[in-house]
Amino acid sequence: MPDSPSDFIRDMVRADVAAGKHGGKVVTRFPPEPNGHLHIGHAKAICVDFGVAKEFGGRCHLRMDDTNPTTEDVSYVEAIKRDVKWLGFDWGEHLYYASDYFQRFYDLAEKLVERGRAYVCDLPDEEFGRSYRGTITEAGKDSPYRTRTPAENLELFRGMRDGKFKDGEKVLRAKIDMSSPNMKMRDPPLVRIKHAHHYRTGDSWCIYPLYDYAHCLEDSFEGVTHSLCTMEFESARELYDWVISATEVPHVPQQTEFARLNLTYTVMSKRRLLQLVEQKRVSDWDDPRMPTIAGFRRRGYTPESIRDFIGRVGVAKNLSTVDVALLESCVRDDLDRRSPRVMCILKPLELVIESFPENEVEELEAPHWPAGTEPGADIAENLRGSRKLPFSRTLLIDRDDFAEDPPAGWKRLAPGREVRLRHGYFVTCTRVEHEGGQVSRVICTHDPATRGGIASDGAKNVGTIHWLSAAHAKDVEVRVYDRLFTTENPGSDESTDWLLELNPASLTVVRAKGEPCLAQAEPSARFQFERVGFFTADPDGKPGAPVFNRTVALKDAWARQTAKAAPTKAAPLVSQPATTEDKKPAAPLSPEANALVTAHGVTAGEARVLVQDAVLGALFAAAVAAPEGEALAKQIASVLVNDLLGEMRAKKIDALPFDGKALVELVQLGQAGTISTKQSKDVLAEMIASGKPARAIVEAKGMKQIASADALGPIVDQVLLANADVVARYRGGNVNVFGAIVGLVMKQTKGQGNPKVIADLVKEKLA
RNA sequence: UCCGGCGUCGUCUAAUGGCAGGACAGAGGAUUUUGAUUCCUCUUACGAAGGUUCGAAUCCUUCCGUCGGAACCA
Repeated sequence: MPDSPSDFIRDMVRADVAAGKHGGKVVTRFPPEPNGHLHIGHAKAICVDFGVAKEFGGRCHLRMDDTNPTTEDVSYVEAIKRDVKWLGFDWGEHLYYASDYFQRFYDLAEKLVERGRAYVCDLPDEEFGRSYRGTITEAGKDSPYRTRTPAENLELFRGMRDGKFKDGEKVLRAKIDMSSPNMKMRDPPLVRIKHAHHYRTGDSWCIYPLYDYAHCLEDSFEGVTHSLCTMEFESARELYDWVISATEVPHVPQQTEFARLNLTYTVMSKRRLLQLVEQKRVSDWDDPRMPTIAGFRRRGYTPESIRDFIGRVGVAKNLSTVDVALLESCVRDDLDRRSPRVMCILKPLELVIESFPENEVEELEAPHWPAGTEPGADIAENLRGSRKLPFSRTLLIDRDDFAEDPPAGWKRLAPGREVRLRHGYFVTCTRVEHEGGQVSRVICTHDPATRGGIASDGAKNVGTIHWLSAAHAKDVEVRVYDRLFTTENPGSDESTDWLLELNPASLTVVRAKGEPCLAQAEPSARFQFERVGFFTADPDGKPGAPVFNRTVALKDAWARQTAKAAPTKAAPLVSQPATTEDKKPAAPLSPEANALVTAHGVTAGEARVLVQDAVLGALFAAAVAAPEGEALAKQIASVLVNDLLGEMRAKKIDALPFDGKALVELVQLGQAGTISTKQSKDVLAEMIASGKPARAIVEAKGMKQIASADALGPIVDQVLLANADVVARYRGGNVNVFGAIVGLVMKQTKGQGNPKVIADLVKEKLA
């Protein structure tokens, strides 16, 4: 079993399950809007949603988030279902539609109205935005309709439902806070009027809920425990929680955000993908150059390779653009194991073997699979073993495998040079014929002793090229796909048209020649064209007239080497702009903070926090006022700011169960040497959790500090002996492991050793 | 500019105060009837400055950068 992935989401879910949250159950959902095709970015969400559910024994729902009738269609529903299935995920019985909940959304909205948590607003959209919402820096003001009574609102809301108003004439708003720093909380619309036909509910509704109102309720209705979405919904989370709480629905789901996937050399936004299709820059949504699931499928990608890719990308919150080379590496890796090898000539050049009889045809045995590779169950019968290759006097080779004037390092054919024809014979070029200024025919002799490609004299360092018998080769159409864009981040420069960054050579159609077995290839059959790349049969092909898409090229060390030898661009001579980090000076300390610095000798940074944070400030004041507090003011401030603040943030708490006197006691224990600074942090955490006094905690846990070198010495010796490898690394010059050695001793003493004494001992013993 | 998020090799991602690890990309080499595959070796990173600590990528402060948020879209 591959090692199961670990990331911040899985860590959170694991902790929730362990804590018995939701009875230890895990329910996730993948909620696309059926208004477009799924792309590789969705594949990440699908893998995360379904993957997390599966790993924790839960389930994942497929939910069509179809709350906007004007954009959605059943054809998208079908495409989405097919794509999710193809990726290898199964929602079982759990296919849901937001549109099935319209009545429930409505009923809960009536309840909000009755409770005075929502109101009907008559302000037109633009006017609300212009005159009431405010800006990011200024608070908004209340809508004049905000004070309508629940009864009045109820009647109007029912009127909305009954079609008494036109689109945009009225809207149901949440009554929250027009001065919230989070714009999402400034009385957001919950339900709008739309006289439009819905692809599922027809004309039964003329009001439709908005995302922020509907989505959290959908999650709640379905018992979703972990609602995983992308980062742009982060500021919507506050509203998500508001709706759940205001509607008083019994099940409370939790939203968590992660970064969406971006890929180099491609665009991912629905808007841009649509533009590519509509402007016929690509053939359709499933054009093999599109980053859609359908595009990757047609290109010949396997679902396994895409899942592997998503796994390797990982899940985090960083904005990221993954190198498409990683995806290509994943698909090569997968295809290498599952593709039969065949020969196909993309740029045919005639090769005549003078020494071979005119009308003779020989059959040579050639395995479809490299040694050690077994064909999978899905491989056609005729491709499972080996095939007979016809060999005759007139062959075809690839133009790229012949050079009249070969560069240094050339291992292919050239005048006077010998190469191996794969599975065939060694041939030597004797002369060349030209036509119209270019090579038209290569004349060779063959070595009959090398039949099957086996070197007669054990010669190893001979290049190998692929070939076909001219008379037996079949016509095949090959579509060579390359990256759709020439730039790593198309559209990142707003000042230019992103369409200008399209790669004009993203598709090259080649009339190629292939082995006989290719003529009958079933659509979606996959091959490796040896020395060229991985290809898949396209549905456009017909029996006898096959079409192949290049999924991905083989790695090509020779091409890389030659590209490097001939630099394409002159190095830019622009000098690096000086990195003058013009620094804004830190804001000056407030008078209150200054007073703390002069009165108690705390640092400026600490004073700043104590002034700014009311809870900590009050605690500090109480502590220094307590008996013996003033003498310890500096230490108290340090504990408060450097330890307590971080602890409170991590645990998301804003009130403390102990007072200033308790804090003084903790600091005193540290000053007296009863406990170490490390232990002091543990005690502090315990004080936050239980509110017990420091001394009681210390006694209950039997904490003490071992500071005597006599007691610590033997332990240090033992650790040094047991970790000879670490010690060796320290002696080798890695000073960083010093801390690790101290840590190991600390662990031995169960945290009771005095780290300073230990550090001195270690230093002394390793000197 | 307000609120929020995020800053680790070229790229993506680990580390839960104690040896900055992995993958891809790149470089070099071995094997090879695919200049492929496979195998080995190597280069390269904690945004900056302060503070707390025996010890900081990790805790605190300030600054810098970057992304998201002011749709009757999702």
